[in-house]
Amino acid sequence: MAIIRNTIAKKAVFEIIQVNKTAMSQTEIFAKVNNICDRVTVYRILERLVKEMKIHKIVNVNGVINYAPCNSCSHEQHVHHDHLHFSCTNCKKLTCISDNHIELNIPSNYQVSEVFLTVSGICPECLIIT
Amino acid sequence: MAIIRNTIAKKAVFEIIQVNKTAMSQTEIFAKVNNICDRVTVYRILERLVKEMKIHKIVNVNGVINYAPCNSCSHEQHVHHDHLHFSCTNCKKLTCISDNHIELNIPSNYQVSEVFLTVSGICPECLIIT
DNA sequence: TACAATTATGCAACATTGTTGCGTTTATAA
DNA sequence: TTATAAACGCAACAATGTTGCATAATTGTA
Ligand SMILES: [Zn+2]
Ligand SMILES: [Zn+2]
Ligand SMILES: [Zn+2]
Ligand SMILES: [Zn+2]
Repeated sequence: MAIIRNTIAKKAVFEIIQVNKTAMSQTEIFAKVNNICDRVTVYRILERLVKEMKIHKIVNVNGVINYAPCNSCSHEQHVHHDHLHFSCTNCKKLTCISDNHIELNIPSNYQVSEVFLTVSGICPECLIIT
Repeated sequence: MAIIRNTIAKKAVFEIIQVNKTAMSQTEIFAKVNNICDRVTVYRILERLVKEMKIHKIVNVNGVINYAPCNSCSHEQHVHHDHLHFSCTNCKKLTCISDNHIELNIPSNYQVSEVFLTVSGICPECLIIT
């Protein structure tokens, strides 16, 4: 069942996430939708897009949940978005680093479903400036 | 300067974190201190213990910050607590997996300071039950 | 096109987590 | 014992995320 509707607000939210270079929080996304819909609606749209695996959640190092498109996510083997994220302590930008192979030798008695890997530090752009 | 005081509340909080097998949130820790101090005091004690590198923060996959003792953290090279964490979707326990070497080949134009690595799934204990 | 079914939304209210200011208390060193 | 800075309690606030319910909008079908 569960017919998926492509509403104006949903298209707008997805477009914003697609276009943006870095991951965004609900607050940032809501600020960009120009009051096309309610704050709560944005939350619910984000939930749906995650469920549809069009975007993925990234918990930033401060605990705020961010969203990025699933362009480079591997959704095989029930292990989702197993790529690296970089959180810059200077510009606060959170970036997906997709071209990066991660080798995790997790003990075999653990059943892995998702990998959350975020590295903090200074991003290349901020390194040039300083 | 900055004299470190070992108050009753601080000792209690550290003891709780030390004894517990898994990482705990401020809410869980506060529930265990038996009203020995205020909720805000727990937050401030946790901040201090992190600064003193006796405990480390782990942001759980839901965004809630958890705390665990720094028994197995490597504090060399300014790269802190570079070990794996496991977040069980069933029992909700967050565990430090210290006996695990992580190999990350992060692009050299990024200046890394901290590594946050959490894997979600089913922990060994919950796998046995089901 | 009209209608029915159900998905999606707005609004208000609430919950949780974490923070700040400020006056008071307490631990520690001299 | 006393001075001093660290630690605390309390109240208020801020940010983020959630829930219930009535209403609106979308989509398939007659
Ligand atoms: Zn930066
Ligand atoms: Zn990503
Ligand atoms: Zn478990
Ligand atoms: Zn740990």
